[in-house]
Amino acid sequence: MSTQERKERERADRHRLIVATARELAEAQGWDAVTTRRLAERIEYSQPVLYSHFRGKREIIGAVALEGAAELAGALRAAVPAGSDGREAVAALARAYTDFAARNPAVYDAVFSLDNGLPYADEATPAPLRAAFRALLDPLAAHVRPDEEPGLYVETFWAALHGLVTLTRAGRLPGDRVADRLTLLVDRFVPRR
Amino acid sequence: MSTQERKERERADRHRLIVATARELAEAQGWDAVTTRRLAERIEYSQPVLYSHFRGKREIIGAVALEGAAELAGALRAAVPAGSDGREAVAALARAYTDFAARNPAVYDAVFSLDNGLPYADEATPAPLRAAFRALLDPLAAHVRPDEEPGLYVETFWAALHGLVTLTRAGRLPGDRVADRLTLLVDRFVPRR
DNA sequence: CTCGATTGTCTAGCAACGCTAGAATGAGGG
DNA sequence: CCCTCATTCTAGCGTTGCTAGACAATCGAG
Repeated sequence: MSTQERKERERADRHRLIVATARELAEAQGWDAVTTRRLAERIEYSQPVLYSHFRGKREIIGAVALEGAAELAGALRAAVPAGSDGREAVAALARAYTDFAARNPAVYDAVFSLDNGLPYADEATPAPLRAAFRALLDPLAAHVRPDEEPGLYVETFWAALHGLVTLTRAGRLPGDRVADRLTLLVDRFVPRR
Repeated sequence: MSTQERKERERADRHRLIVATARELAEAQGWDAVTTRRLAERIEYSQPVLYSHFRGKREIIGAVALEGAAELAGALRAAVPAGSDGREAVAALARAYTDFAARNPAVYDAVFSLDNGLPYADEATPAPLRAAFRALLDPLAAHVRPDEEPGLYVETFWAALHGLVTLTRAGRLPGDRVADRLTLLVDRFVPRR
């Protein structure tokens, strides 16, 4: 059944096309501009086709989020030399995190701010999300104090990064001095001795 | 001109009614449920009346945000005994902040997450927003290290609180252990000696 | 090779959204 | 008492996410 296979392949291609187009559109004009009509027009199909691939807009955001989480995990891993976990490693990690957010604001929002329907902090949490968390945890684990739990420590550090990212991008924090706040944060979580 | 005064008073009353109703509706059913139609129905006027008080929905959110910021500032002040700035004061401050966010999620979003049209980190920043920031700064100022700038220090601490609040409420962080993360954060920013 | 059945896709439409133009209403001053 | 003018409403525009039902293309059976 070759025609069956061809159809499945074409369908998978179109699936990827939808996700990629949604991402491009979101990154170029923000998620508000990602309407089912515009998206359908860009992929040169009618709206209902979208609903044969995804339950709705939320699930499209979820697909972009999964892709983004995998990339974020990769970027974090790449920023930290394997096995290193000194202060410099944490600083590089933090920089890589905020850089990713700055370079892919729409994707970042899909992963961490928008309603994407994905389960977090749950046994059903998808692998890419776990991978991103692990990429944060590994270089940080060495700096947990004996009286602290590694999970809570990483979560708190992550929350701080997330707060800096979102407040800065929402205009609640001035855009200059971003690097200085990051240094301060790392100093507090990984004291220089 | 007594009738003139009466009209102005009635208009101001209605203004407050709109803001209060928007807030109630947002707190009860989320900001998505605050539509101009529903809001108009609740205040027992037609939609266009809303636009004679506010430029649009964004400005209504802004009005709720200003009210909320003033309340947040009050709650933070009330949580910290006057003049105290020890570790306990900071812990109480952090608890008061997250408590406010938990008890008034919609208002919190209006102030810190939604597009409300207000200027932040700007010379035009409205007084209530400044007041809230000051209420955070005062108990923290004593713990800034000589090599750190107070402004950056407070902003970073604030960002961490904000990150914890938003990630928790968006389901990205498990809801239990909130207090433990807060303790960990305070420990890092105000070391027990 | 043709014909019914099954996929696949599209057109058209629903209810709800933020927002507004212009008609209708009602109170105040002459 | 009536006319004026500010206030309020009705009705509607263009947009949104999503879907029902019509249509077309493809496939397997006879």
